[in-house]
Amino acid sequence: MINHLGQKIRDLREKQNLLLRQVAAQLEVDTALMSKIERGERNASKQQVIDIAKFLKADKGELLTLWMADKIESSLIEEPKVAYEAMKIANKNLKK
Amino acid sequence: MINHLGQKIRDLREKQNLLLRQVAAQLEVDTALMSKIERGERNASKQQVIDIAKFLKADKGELLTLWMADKIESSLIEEPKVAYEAMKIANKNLKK
DNA sequence: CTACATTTGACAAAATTTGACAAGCCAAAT
DNA sequence: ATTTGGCTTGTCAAATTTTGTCAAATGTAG
Repeated sequence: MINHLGQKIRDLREKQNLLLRQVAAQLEVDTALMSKIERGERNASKQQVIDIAKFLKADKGELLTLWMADKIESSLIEEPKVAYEAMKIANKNLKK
Repeated sequence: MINHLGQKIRDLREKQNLLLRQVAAQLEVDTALMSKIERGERNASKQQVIDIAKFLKADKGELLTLWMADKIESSLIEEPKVAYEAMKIANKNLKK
């Protein structure tokens, strides 16, 4: 399963030469948890995403988008056909 | 929030002149719970959806699709733009 | 080897979900 | 006016899932 948000965070963090520990400190969580979030083993809370965006000077909307995409994708646990149809329905209701 | 699956179930049930109690009995759950499922106050489990489809002679794939659409929609809790972008990303990855 | 960063697995605490039960509501029949 | 039948609602305990921490393991560069 793809992990949009985590990969993006890791990217941003490494480009800025920051340690997991440093980001974790900002969120006031354990380094281990931060590691899990980046690798997609755990989900970040919405507030955590916002805090990360701020600390890494990233666009909040963009990170929240990736975060939500991860959520959506994790609910597509069925056969392709069903998932595709379900997306169509959800998408349709979104436009209103 | 829309409740695709529950509405469909209620539709099917009423068209067949069945009581909540009767459907509930098949699933071996309380009538109250069945009522909640139809009104979207509670989620059905995948197995329950399958059992309902069988008992109501409905297409299993169709009900599972609605069930999944409900799931997807319940993860869209953000501002429209974010939700829309997130859907685009999820959809893109679905096609592969 | 040492020092530091990251990952892993096990765990308790916290939060959420699940289904049952009992009481309530409402319309129709008596 | 009361009863009956179907559905809804609120609350509860049990079960399950999620969250974050800790300690140990692994990786990595000097």
